[in-house]
Amino acid sequence: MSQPKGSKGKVTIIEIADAAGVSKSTVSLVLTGRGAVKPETRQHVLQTMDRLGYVYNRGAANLRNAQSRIVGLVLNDLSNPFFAEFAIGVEKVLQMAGYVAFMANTAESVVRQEQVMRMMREHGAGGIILCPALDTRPEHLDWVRAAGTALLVAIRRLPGADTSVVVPENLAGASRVTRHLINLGHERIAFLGGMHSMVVRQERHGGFLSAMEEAGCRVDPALNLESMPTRDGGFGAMSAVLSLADRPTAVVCYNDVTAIGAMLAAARHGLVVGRDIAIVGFDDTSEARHVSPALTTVAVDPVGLGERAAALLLKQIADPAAEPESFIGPAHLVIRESCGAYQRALAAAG
Amino acid sequence: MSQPKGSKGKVTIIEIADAAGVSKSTVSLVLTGRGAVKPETRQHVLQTMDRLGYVYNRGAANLRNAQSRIVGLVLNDLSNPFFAEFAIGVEKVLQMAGYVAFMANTAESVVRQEQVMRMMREHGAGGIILCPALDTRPEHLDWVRAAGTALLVAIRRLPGADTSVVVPENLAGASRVTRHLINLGHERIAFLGGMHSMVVRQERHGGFLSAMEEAGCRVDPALNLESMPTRDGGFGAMSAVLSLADRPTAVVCYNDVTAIGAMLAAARHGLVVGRDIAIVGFDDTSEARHVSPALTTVAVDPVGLGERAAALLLKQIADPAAEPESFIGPAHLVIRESCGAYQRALAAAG
DNA sequence: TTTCTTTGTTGGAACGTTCCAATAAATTCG
DNA sequence: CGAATTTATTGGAACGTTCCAACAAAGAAA
Repeated sequence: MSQPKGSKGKVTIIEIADAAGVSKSTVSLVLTGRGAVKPETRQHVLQTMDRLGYVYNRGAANLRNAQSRIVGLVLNDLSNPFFAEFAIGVEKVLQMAGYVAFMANTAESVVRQEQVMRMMREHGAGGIILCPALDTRPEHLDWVRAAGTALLVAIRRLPGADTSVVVPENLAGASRVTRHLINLGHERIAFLGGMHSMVVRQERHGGFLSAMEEAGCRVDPALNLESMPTRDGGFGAMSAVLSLADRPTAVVCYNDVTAIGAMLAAARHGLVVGRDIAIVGFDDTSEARHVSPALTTVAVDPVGLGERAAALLLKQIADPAAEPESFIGPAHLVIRESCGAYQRALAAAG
Repeated sequence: MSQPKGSKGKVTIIEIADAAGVSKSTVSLVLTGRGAVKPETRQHVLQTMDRLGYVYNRGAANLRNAQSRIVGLVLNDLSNPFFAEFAIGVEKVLQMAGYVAFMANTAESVVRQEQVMRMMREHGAGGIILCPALDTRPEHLDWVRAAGTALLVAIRRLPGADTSVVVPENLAGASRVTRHLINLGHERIAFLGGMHSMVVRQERHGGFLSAMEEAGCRVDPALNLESMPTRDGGFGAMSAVLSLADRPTAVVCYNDVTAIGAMLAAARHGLVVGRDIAIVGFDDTSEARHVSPALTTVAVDPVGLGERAAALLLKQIADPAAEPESFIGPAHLVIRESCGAYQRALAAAG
């Protein structure tokens, strides 16, 4: 319906003003809704804008009042469904607050990360939610906050950076699921997946260790295997574990993705997961529920974490002077089939 | 290292100029790298910028030359790994061209879609790659192109919108995988998943039909089931199919996600997929390879489609007058285990 | 030497918006 | 009725950048 004006020349507020027979100031008032403007005038201006195909130029507007109502969401690994779910939570809250999230994927590259964060800042993002790439050092982030951009670190805590933080209760969660395996009678338990340089792994492995020690189980260093936190990584690590002379009877995996890889490896070795060996994950992504046998795991509610992260960031944008705040999301055990609890209950009953 | 200047007042090009003892024009030349500036001066200016914690204001710059080097990527469903992989391809190419992709997720909501596209345009995005939400009508997109923003529609073709398009070869792919099942001896084949209003489903189902007809197989309307294109949708539809008196021996699924849901349903009904029933998918997301039994599917190379989409968009940004261009990505059959071809070969050999 | 180019640098005028102070018209108050 | 207030509208000065024309200094060519 709206005929684009001249060749490529953008339609500005002034052309609208001329066409509608008012001043540019009046058009601006209509646009921002701030001052008092006669209803009929407003209507007329709005119609004119529509007729000429006007596009609001936010860059020009931000020149005066730096309120751009966008926030950046920087993700380290979009191919991991966990982060996709996290992103969905973030978007939900931001949208309700009238903000828009612009996402970018760093694919674990710190240089890419710096690039996109700089771009977001240059475009006047009010804040950034960062799921840091693997070797992000806290001092890499100083420049962001220097210019007054709110920053929140999510999922991977960054020791030494005093920003707001939203992470799940990794230690307690891991300890909880390990205890569950111990209660099922397992003693020889492996911890599998993730690289030891990752803070998240350190926390989860710490929880594993504390549960083991508390129960008086021996921790065999040969049963602590690193891998990339991918399905292939889990597959490889599990294969390695299964080639040991003295196999574990249960495996705690770094996250769901590696756990699913591990399950596959176990199946390839002729083991029935949940009967011959127990495998548990961490995160409770939607895959965990759908895989077969269904994965026992620790639910950290990625969507909820995203919502919380967004809410915290908005708070910080509203009051930049406020102290950084942390949120440690609850992690609760979700018992399904892969740990064998179900079969054990059946046997006990029968 | 860089001490942020005064309280919150942003550092501008003029303050840099004053501090460095040059004019703002010189600073601008350093920033854009356009004119000739003495190396020592450039160094000095750069140092000063670093020292004062300068942030480039892209909004102000765009006011003069509308070259923002960002493009928008609008995804309809981030929780589907297919789109995550597509996004990764897009980002790869854009990055190499010095562009940055800002993604947004519409979650199949047209109003959200309009909102984010408007926001992207207001921020001066040079182009937008759109994977349209479900009930997007072509006329919804007129306003985007009116203002000279390049637009490319991906994955879901939008009949009636004359934009560049990047989609996979849905019809041929579906026909190919159906023929494969027929060659394995199947005659009673179901088509399952997706809603009939989806163009992609129409194309894939069309391919299915043509292969069936060509082979002289009867097409039973009772074996054409819609569902949401999710795992749960596939699960439900498959359960429905399995409760029929006259079950199919093979199932072509709308995509991998529904196929995986269908596999799960089959397993729950006590069927061994690949032996008792054949199930095939479409897309070849990384899940297809990892599920057990591995999924026979049609590879459309989402990453490659993303790369192609980005390349085409860049071309269109460079030459806005150019005709819209289409790319139909190849779809080739990937035979794994879920169709039973492997078992059949074994039997023939043994 | 003088003239012509090249190299660096510069002030000022845009760009499209918002805000402020000023004004005109309409309304309320004493 | 005049004064005070409110309502509706307006021109002009920012905002931070880029571009253009101008210019000074230094080399090259005559």
